[in-house]
Amino acid sequence: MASVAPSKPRSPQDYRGAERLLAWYDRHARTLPWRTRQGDPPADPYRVWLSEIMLQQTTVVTVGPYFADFLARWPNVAALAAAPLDDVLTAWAGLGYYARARNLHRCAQMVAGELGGVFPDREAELLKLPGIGRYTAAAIAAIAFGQRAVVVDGNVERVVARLFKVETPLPAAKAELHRLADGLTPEQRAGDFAQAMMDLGATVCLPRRPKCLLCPLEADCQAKAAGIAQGLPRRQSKAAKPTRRAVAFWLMAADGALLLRRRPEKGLLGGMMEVPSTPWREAPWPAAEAQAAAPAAAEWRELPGLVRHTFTHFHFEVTVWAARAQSKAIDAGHWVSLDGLADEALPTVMRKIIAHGLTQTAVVGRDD
DNA sequence: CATACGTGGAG
DNA sequence: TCTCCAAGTAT
Repeated sequence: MASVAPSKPRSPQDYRGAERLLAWYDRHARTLPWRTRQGDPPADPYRVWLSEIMLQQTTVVTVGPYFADFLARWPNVAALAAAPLDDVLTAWAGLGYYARARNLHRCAQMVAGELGGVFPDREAELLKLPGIGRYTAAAIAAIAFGQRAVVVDGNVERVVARLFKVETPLPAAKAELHRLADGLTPEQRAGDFAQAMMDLGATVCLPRRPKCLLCPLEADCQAKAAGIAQGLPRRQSKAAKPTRRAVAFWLMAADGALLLRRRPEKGLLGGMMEVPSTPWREAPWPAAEAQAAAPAAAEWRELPGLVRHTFTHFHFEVTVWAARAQSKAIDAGHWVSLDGLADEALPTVMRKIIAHGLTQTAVVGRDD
C-alpha cells in the first residue's frame, strides 16, 4: 500500500507546492514548437493532439523536425484526414511505434468526418479516439481546453514518486502515483501545471542525477529528505532481449531498381515497406533454407558483414544476400529506383539494411 | 496485470 | 557494449 499517502487529496501544503511549481514554470518554461506563451491565443487542439501523439515515448528533440514537417504539409485536421495513409506513414518513417501513425490518420478521419472537424473537449470523449489513451486525453483536455485533468506521464510518475517517497516499484505503483498526482493538480491553470510537472521531470527531476538544488519542490520532497531521490521510482526488472535473425534479399533489376514489399497492416512495423526477407526467428538460417525463401530464383551471393538493430523487445541480426534480377516480373512487391527510396515508408531498420546493401555491393562490385 | 510495439541519446 | 529510458496505447 501507500508508504506515505497524504491523508487528504488536496491539502493546503499541496496547493502551495502547485503554486510554487507554476511560478517556476512561468520563469523557466521552455519554448517548444507546439507550446503557446502567456498572452498568446489558446493552443490549437490540432497541434496539441499532433504533438502529444508524437511525444508518446519519444523525446522532444526527436519530435521537433517531424512536428514541423507534418504541420507544414497538413496544417489542420481536415488536410491530414484527406491525405493518403501511405503519405502519412512515409512522413512518420523513422519516428517509430508505427501504430501511432495509423491511429493518427484514423483519428483525423473521425474528427474531420463524424465530429465535424472539431476535437472533443472532454476527456471521456477524447479517450474514445484511436491512439488517445489516459495520458493523452488528459493532456489535450488540460492543455488545449484548460480543463482540470490529471496528466500523468513518466515524468510526473517520477516527480510524484520522489515527492511522496513511493517505494513500490513500477508498474504496480501506477494507480497510487495517479492518485497522488490528482491530489496535487489545481483547479486553475491545469494545462500549465501539467506542462510544468513534465518540464520539471525533463530538466530538473532527472532519472539519474536529479538537480535537487534547482527544484522548486525540494522543501516538500520526502525522497530528498530521506536521501533516496535518485533511486526512485523503483522499477520491476525487465526480461532479457532474445536475438532474432533473418536473411534479407537485395534484388536489383537491370535498370537499378530495388525490390521492396509492404508489411502486413498489423504487428511490428505494420504497414511499412521492407526489404524482402526470410521470416525473423532465433535460429540462424542455413543457406539452403534461406534460398527457399528468396523472392526469385537467382544467383544469390552473401554480402560481407551483418546489420544489427535493437527493437523494444528483441535484438535483430540480418545477413544480406544480393542478386541481379533477370526480369521485373515479380508478384510480391514493387520496384523502387534508388532515387525514389526517400519517398518510401521505410523504417530505420530497413534504411540500415539498404545502406549496408548499397555500400557492400559497391565494394564487391555489382554482382555475378 | 503482462506483453507487443521503434528509435536514439546518455552514461 | 550495454542498459536505461523518453509527453504511452492497444490488446
